[in-house]
Amino acid sequence: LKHKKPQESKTEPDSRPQSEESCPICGDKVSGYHYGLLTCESCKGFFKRSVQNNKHYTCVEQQNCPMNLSQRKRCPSCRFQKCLAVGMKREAVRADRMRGGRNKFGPLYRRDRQMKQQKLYHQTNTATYRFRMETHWPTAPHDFHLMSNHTSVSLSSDVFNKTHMYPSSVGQSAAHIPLDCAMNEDRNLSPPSLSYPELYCCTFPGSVQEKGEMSFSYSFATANYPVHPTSNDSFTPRSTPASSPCPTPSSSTLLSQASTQAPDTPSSSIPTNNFLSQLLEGEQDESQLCAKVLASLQREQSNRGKHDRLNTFSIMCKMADLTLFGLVEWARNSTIFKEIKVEDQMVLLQSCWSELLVLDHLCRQVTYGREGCIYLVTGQQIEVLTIISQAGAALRSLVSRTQDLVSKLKILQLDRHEFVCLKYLVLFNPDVKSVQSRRQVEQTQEKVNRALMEHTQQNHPGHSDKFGQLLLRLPEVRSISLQVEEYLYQRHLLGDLPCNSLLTEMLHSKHN
DNA sequence: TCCTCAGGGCCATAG
DNA sequence: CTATGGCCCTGAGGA
Repeated sequence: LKHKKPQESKTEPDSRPQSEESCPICGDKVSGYHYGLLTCESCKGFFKRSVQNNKHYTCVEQQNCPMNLSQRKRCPSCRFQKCLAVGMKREAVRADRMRGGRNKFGPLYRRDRQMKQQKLYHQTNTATYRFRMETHWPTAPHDFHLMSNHTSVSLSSDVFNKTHMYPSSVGQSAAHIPLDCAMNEDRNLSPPSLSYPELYCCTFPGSVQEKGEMSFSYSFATANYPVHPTSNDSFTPRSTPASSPCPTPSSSTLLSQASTQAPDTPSSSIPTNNFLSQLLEGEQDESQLCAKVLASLQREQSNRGKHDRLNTFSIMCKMADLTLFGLVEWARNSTIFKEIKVEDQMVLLQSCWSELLVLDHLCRQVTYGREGCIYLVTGQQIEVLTIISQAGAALRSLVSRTQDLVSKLKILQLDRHEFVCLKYLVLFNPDVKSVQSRRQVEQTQEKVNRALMEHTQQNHPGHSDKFGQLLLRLPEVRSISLQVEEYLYQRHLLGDLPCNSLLTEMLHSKHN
């Protein structure tokens, strides 16, 4: 082996930051940028051989084989598909086989690196989970900043146009929603017919907004949110009568509500098992949420003309927006969340909204999702492969990563209690900048953390490390949520997002 | 001019 | 036998 240096002479200091990251294809250690993004050495070699030798693989399974360090060799077909899905570029493999030099992606790699650095800087300044178990942050979105012209086309196009959507057995009423996928490409959205202005009726005086830090003017006016006539309060958490939303909310009532909210009876005085049931009390009923979203979408579509129908991406945004609204409501009605200052409530929600959305999505997939399908809040399902094959690189990567996480959570058999705890752990993040009652937030997070630990130990004694395994999933949730924000922001810049939505407001609050 | 680092080649090893 | 993956060589472009 003439090229190989003797083992002892190897200088082995490789402490480059990227070596900490994991390969988006198989999770192995990243060795550098290869064919468009950071990957491991083996996936680099695999991709190179596949392209150079013009390989055509066939999957003997369902084309959704698990891809990790130990199983990556099993199915070259799925491996190659995943390489493409996360954004590896065939054109980066040289036809002339010339060695050395730099390729045309040089500037993109540089930009990607800068973005990562910025993210890292931001993350170290707003370090997230106090119980941090990870020593590094997960890979930032790779392909997103590496979009070449041809991929940005797919970004701006309606990737769901040809997606097969069909109602599931769970959400039967979904069949009535005009979600045909050949909807016109309506990028120039008219203001939403959802009566959002009503939701903007009040702001928070003296809030951070006045300092010009954000524009979180979204009122928490549940009662004004347009819902199906028969399910007017379906969005109100069922078992929180004491904390039912104020019908005509004003900033003053909101503030007084918060300030008079049991300051002398902190949640720490509640026994843990009661505490856990208390956390579970505010959970939304999935069928009610489903009905509400369907009703809202149906109304939206019926208000539009034949040629003015929302395209599928816009529908997805609406779904996300309504879900997000529900999550904000969930937090607002939570007894322990009401114990903290309104200003803190706002910054916490602003900081974690996308993580809550991702967690919510994950829970839905674990609970209802079929193998190889994405289960929507409306009860409809979309085949993952259809999306993977038709979406742009950014969305493909997002879907792929999210589905990987879904698989992991399914294996862990995440239950409802654990899911609620994860939501609260994400919500009560004492490391969010400008949180005033840091100690209080920290204590609540610790309490939730303890409740989760005790629950997993009591209910899953056979699975001794379930608690640790669950916490280890949170950095990936965080990472995916950042990627979601980036993706949405890019589409927002393309004019694809409805402007008067909570989603857009939340996006703006961060990007400002 | 030197250094960096991504693409290509080599080859021990696994299956 | 072929595929894999770790290691090294190469050389354009940047400092």
